[in-house]
Formats: sequence, structure tokens, C-alpha cells
Amino acid sequence: MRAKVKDVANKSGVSMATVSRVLNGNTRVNEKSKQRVLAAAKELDYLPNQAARSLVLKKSNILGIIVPNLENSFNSKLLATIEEEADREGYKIIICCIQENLEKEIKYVNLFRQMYIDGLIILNEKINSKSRKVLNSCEFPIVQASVLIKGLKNSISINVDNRKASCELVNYLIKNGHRDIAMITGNLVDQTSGQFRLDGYLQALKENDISVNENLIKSGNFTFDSGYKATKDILSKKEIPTAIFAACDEMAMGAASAALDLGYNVPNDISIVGFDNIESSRMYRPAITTIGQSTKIIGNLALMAILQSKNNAKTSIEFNNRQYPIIDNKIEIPYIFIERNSVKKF
Amino acid sequence: MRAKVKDVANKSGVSMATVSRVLNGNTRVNEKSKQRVLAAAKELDYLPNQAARSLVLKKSNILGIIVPNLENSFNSKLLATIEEEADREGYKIIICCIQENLEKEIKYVNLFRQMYIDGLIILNEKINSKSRKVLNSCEFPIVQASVLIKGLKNSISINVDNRKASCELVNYLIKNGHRDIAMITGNLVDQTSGQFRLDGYLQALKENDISVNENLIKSGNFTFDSGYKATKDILSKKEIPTAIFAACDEMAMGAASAALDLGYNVPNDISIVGFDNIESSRMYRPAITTIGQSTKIIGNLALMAILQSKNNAKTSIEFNNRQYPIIDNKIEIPYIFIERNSVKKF
DNA sequence: TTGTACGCGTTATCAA
DNA sequence: TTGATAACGCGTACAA
Repeated sequence: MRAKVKDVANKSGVSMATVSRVLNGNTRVNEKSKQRVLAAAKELDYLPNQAARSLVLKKSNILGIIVPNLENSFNSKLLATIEEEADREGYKIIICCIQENLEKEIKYVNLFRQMYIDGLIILNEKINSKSRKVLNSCEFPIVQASVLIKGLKNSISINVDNRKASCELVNYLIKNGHRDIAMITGNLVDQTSGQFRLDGYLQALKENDISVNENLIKSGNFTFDSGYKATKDILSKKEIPTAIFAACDEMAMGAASAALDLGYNVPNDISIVGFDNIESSRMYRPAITTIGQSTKIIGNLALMAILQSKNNAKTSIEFNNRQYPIIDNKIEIPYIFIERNSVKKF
Repeated sequence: MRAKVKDVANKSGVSMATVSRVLNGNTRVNEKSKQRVLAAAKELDYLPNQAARSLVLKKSNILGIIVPNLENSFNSKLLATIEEEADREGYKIIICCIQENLEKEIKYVNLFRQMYIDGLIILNEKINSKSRKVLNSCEFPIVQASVLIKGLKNSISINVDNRKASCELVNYLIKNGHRDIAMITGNLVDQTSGQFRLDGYLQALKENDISVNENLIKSGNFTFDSGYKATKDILSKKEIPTAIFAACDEMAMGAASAALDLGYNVPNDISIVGFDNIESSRMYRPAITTIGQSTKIIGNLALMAILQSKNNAKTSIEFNNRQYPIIDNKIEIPYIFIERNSVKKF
């Protein structure tokens, strides 16, 4: 049986109230009793009961995280960063993976609501009316990390400008002499990584008077596998593009592998660019040209946003001596273009 | 303010006890009151308070998971499977990623202890005296999924025979004419994926009267990056091996990329084998020959082990009409050898 | 079949 | 500076 406050009180010869005061250190207490309590607590291996604690405090020092899946290594990296930041601020994080299943999201968000978590960070972009309702009835602040869900209450979104970044990437291809450029999009119900990246692609074509060829646009689901399949599809048609823009690095590597299997050289026959700058995009051969977003910044801002959400009416958040304004419940963060070896220059 | 049992009771005109009875459905209650309670609960969007609930029940229907990092995709796959199995059994899972940091493990295990979780699944193999003490003082059952920590109380371990599997893999290389075989080990403090796989390698050499060349044994940390570096190291020496056995697929792919960068053809100049059969080992070029372990079986047995741990003295666990005996607190599961295109046959 | 009242372990209030 | 005690929200003996 685990020791309770009462046991510590008995052992140290003071009241439960004093024990609580010592352990939570808010008010002043006699140094002697303090030492006795501390000693007793240690000896009894006392551990506060989280359930009882949050029942009265309505606070848990726990942050909940909803992640759509664990296959995507950008998400993994982001989770790691968030954990670090949270740890530094004295918060623990709990990760719930919903396997792209909104029913599970609802289940876990309700679990979080029952647990008195202090904030929620969501990396999942899909939503339906039911999950929206549950999210909107949360009593804690919600941060959308690298995703955008419109019309969510009590919530802000942190993102790079995915349209602009994608446009820049495709413009880079065009500048290097490519005109027949295919795209493997993500799931278009995902705004930022799906629709916006497609938007950027279309805009770049438009800016350069290149007409859109629907046959060159395929959709995947952000996995290596889907990039592979989409590329086999693209390369089995008559019109072979000279370049492929995949909406994430996993799909870009899948695309490259498919091209290789079909006997194409990358980048000499087919150039490929990705998005996210995941670890292995650097290590793949050829190394993938891509867009990087700083998980450090996202993670830190996400945490700051939650911590500062009590003092509402915040109009900006500071990180590393830089101010990030909050406009329309959104924070825009910078991205970087990373040139590597997966694009041929004509 | 969220609705409480009392609110539901008031609205439906019965007592709190009756509401509780309806919502937990253990004892019989008048059908009419039942309907009224259900309607009221729904209308008020009633959600039980987890903290209060587990405070009295000393049970949460939550399973805790400790994972060393989220970079390794075998772990990701395993997590996904565990989630599925848990969901089917009515359990929610909470994942805590400790970033290879035992202090964090202690912190999270203590959090779990405070939360009345019903069981813990650990995917982390490292341990020290402090974390061992905390794990040993847990009041819930612990399952070691695909890891082995010796002398842990109240705990069983589920594993393939890593020694045997590694030995088989290296024997396959030898049978195909390789004799100068390098190995990139994992971190050797990890028993199963570190030491045991090295043991298997050494045993295979011994069985075939091949003397051990220490220069051909490098250690990595299960990442693509470390496999890459180790291989550059190996291939910069005088004695170039014809094959490399990497202790996991990530490192195998890192090894292959390094070899390619140095101008070697894989598998014609250098053959490479991995371990774990992660998704991308199939999609990499060349596709990696490897050992597969079924996350399905591991996840399911882990769950069964926790659920059945109350009725102790269990000597075996059933899954898919097959009995898995528990011997010395260990369950051995089968592995499969997966031949692909990363090995040259002389 | 139903309701009253107590206990779960903790913190906060109020007197002392 | 301390101690008794009332919450927090729920489940369940026990009594009715």
C-alpha cells in the first residue's frame, strides 16, 4: 500500500495540512517541521495521488497531444521537441495516437477532458462535425501545431506559409529548366499539408504560364508507399514529367524509389523534391531537396501559447528574441529552402 | 461548468446512486428510470470525471506505454498495433516518450503510478538502479514488449530469439559465399537488439570457423545516421568486407547509402542485411533482406499478459489458436527470414 | 428497486 | 505557524 499524506503526517508528528504545505511549498512553515516532513516523505517513498490532486486543483500539469499517426517522422520529431519544451516548463505530456480515426480522437479528447489536462496540442488536421463539437467544448486551450483547422474556438494555429513555400519550391524547378512537373499531393482534406501545398504548385505553374496537366497530379497519403505507387502511376503514362514535387519527404523518397525501379536515374531522368526536411531525406540517395520547418520553433511557440493563454488578449508571442504576432488566431513561422542533389539543372 | 452526477440525478428525478448504477450498468434498475437517466445524461453532455472515478475505483482502464524514442519505425508500428488491440479490449493507451532519458522514465512511471493505470508496456530496454527501483515498486503489471530487462518483478517479457535469428541471417550470408562480414551493432546495453544480435553474429562466425575481425565490428544507436557513419568508418579501412549485417533496418539503410556514396554498388560490391522488417526496408533500393517480427503478435500478447495478470500462475497465453508458454517470465515468439535484393550470391 | 451517507487522497479555508 | 475540516466528484455498502 502506498503511503498517503496521513501516513507522512503521522510519521513526522504534524498535521496533514502541514505536510501538504511543505510538499507544495507555497506558504511559510517552521523549518524544523519542514525537515521532519521531508524526511518522512522520503522514507515512506511518498508519491502524491494524481487523481485526488487534480480532483481538487482542477489542474494536472499535464499536456495532452493528439497525433494522427506515428509513421510520419516529421510528427515524431515535433513530438520530441514538444516533450523537451514541456519538460523544461515542468509539464508532462501524454501522447494519444488516433490512427487517422476521428472516433478515436473524440474518445481521447474526452479522456483528456476527464483528466483536467492543462492544454491540448493537436497535430491532426482532419475534422468532422462531431469531433469539432467535442474540441469546441474543451475547457482548456488548444494549439494546432503545424496544422490548420478553421473555426476552432479557444485555439490558435502555428504554421509556415505552405502555399508560398510550395510555390517557391516549384519555381525552383522551373528556374532550372523543368516545365513538365508532376505533383503528388497529400490528402486534400488536410488543409496545410494537403490543399495549400497543391495551391502553391498551381500558383507557380500559373506564374510561369505553364498549363495544368491533370494527368500529372496524383494524390497520396503522406507515406513512402503512396509516393511509390503514385509515381509508378505517373511514369506509366505517355507524358513523362522531368520533375516530381511530392508534398512530403516520405512520398518524395517513395517516388525516387519507384523511378529507380522503373530504370530512371534520379535526378538525371527525373528530378524530385519533397517537403518537411525529415532526417532521412538528407540521408537518402540522392539526397532530397526540400523545405524545412523548425520543429524547435513550432514546439516552443505551441507551449508558450498554452502557458500564456490565461492572460488572454495576447497579440504576440516571443521566442528567441523574436516576436511572432498572432493574427486571426494564427502564427506564421519562417521556413527554409534546402537545396540538395535530387534536381537536375538543365 | 460540466455536468456532474448530481445534475443528471436532479434532471432525471432520481438519486445519484441510481444515476451511477445506470451509467455503470452493473446492477438491475427500473427500465423507466434508466431511460430517464440516459436521456438526461445525453442532454447535459455528461462526462464522468476520470480523477474522481479512479480515486474511488483504483482503476482507470488506461494502459501506460513507455517508449525510448519515436524515431524508430519498428516502435511506431508496434505502438499502432498495441493501440488497436487495447481499443478492442476497451482500454485507452497513453504514450510517454522518454527520449532515451532514464530520469524521464522515472518521472513518467511515477506519473503512471499516480494515475492508477491498469498496466504498463515498456519498449525501452535501458535501465539503472534508480529506474529499476521505481519499476519494481509499481503496483500494476508490466510487460516488456520486444525488450528484455532481467530481474524485473511483476513483469514478463515478449521476444523473438534474437540470437538465433541473427545467427540465421549471418549464416545466410556465409552460405552465399561471404566470409568477410562486418557488423554494425546497436547499443550493447540493450540486451535483445544490442547484445543478443551481436551474439548471434559471433556464433555464426564460430560455427563456420571464421575468425572474428574486431575492425569489422562497429556500434551504432539504431538510427539511419549511425549506420551511415559506421559504414563510412568500415569502408575507409584496408580490409573491405563483402557484406554488412546491421542490427536494425534503419542502420542497414544508412549503411547502404554510405556504400553508395563511396561508389560501391549494393549488393554487387557490398551486401547488406538488416533486422526488424520496417516498412521502408521493403521500399528502399535495393530492398533490404531482413528478419521480421510480428508486431501483431507482440501487441496482442502484451495486452493479454496484462489482462490476465490478475489470475496469476498463468503458464501460457493463447493467441490465434496457438499457445505461447510463459517460461521464466518470458514468452518467445516466432520470427521470419525475409529474403530480398540486398545480398549478392557468389 | 431505490436513496442516504461514507470514503477515496488531496488541498484550501478558517480558527486557533 | 499550525490543525481540524470541508470540499472535489464518484461509487457502493447499507438500509429502506
